[in-house]
Amino acid sequence: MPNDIFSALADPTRRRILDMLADIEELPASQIHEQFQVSPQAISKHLKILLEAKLIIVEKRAQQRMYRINTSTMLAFEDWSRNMRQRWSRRLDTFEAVMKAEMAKAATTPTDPEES
Amino acid sequence: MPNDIFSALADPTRRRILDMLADIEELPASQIHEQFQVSPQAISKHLKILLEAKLIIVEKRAQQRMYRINTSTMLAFEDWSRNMRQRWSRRLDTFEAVMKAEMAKAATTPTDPEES
DNA sequence: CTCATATTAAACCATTTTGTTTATAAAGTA
DNA sequence: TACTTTATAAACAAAATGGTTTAATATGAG
Repeated sequence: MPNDIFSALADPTRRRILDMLADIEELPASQIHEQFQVSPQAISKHLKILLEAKLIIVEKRAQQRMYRINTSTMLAFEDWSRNMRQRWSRRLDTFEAVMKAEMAKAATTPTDPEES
Repeated sequence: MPNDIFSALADPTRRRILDMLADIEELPASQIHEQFQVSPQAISKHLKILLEAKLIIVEKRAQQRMYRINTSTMLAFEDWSRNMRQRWSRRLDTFEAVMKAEMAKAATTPTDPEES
């Protein structure tokens, strides 16, 4: 996973932009800007960063630029977090299985100082 | 989702630390440090940031601090990305359904200039 | 007690980030 | 053509980030 995807997601304004685009299909920069206190230039920069991370895509339409979410990058990102979880949960399952086996063994041969 | 989780994940060194802890159950700071070029102090700072984001947990053991992944935060993070995807995919499904309905309608009443 | 090991804290510095302001560009409208 | 709208680019300042070096702290070993 490229670093710029994570860096792009590190900013709360950019996450709010993605939030909007998760629900609204497509939005021009001006309409995105309406939801924030900062200047339109600041929003334009955020959009540029999201574009470079390929988290969104643009389409020119007259003077406007219509932005929408880039589903393939979002899917790749979801894969990353699922893969992470699979790795530690598999490991914990194994640990749990070992523990259960130990417990079972302990049950059949209860604590016995004379053993062996 | 707290911002410090995303900020913590924005650094490649910190993601590599999480990668290690996804596979290895628990590790002392020194052993984590071995995998990197930077100073132990730099790694200590990264661990502090991961701790503050609750992405990892520590346990003091003699002079060492054993670090492990915090599964609940990791699960919350996975939920965030899944929730994101569910929102845009539901929307796209609806869009697709509408398109199909339009297509079906077009098929039953083929292009016909005389129509109503 | 003294020394070595493991780790964090504090001060400091270079770089990056995020916002602002000013300027520029492209497209529709009177 | 001149004007307005929509948006980006460029220059700049303040704040945050990530690393280093120098101390400081805690714990086990001799």
